Amino acid sequence: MVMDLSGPVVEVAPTLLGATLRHGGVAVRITEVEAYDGPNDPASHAYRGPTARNATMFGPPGHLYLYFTYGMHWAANVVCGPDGHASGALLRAGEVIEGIELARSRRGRSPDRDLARGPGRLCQALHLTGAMRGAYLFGAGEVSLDPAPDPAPSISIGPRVGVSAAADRPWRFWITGDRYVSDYRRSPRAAVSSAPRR
DNA sequence: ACAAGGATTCACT
DNA sequence: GTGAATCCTTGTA
Repeated sequence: MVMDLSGPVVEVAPTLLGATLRHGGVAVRITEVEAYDGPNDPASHAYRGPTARNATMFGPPGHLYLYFTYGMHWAANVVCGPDGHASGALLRAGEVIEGIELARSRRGRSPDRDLARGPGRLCQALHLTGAMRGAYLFGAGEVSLDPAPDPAPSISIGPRVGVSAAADRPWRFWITGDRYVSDYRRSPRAAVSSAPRR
């Protein structure tokens, strides 16, 4: 089944919650995402126009935008919005629901709860790297995305994590009360007295 | 050509 | 809670 991801990213991103992403023998149920809205979003990698790295985001929705950061971590986005509008949803956390032994072996010594809780961890558990850049999620390729089962999960909304620009925008979405949601500190520049918890 | 910083994670105190 | 690891991408000269 093909998900329609061509709408505005802030509307489409939450619909990814509860969906299942498969790659490399592991399946993850997505529990947390963040929206990045290209030209309208100073925190987006696509804010300043197309480059070699972000080219995938300028294409049609339903593809994977992968980037390498901090010299050691991959992070995965699902490209959203109409073709040409460079927006995407960062997959921030999930629960491993298939291939958990494989995920454990990739993640080293790590509690099961943390196998895919965090953008870098999620990619490591699924073995997503630059080799999968631009992969289409709804075809017959190695990576696939299945929509969330009915009924849709209850969703919570809050500010994004780790961004140094536009940190106040409530563009982070997670499944209310879910145990498999990241709990990282916010950007120090974005300190707010009442940081939402899960 | 060069310098700065990053949509993070982990070990250690 | 703090800091290191580590290299790619980007802006500026």
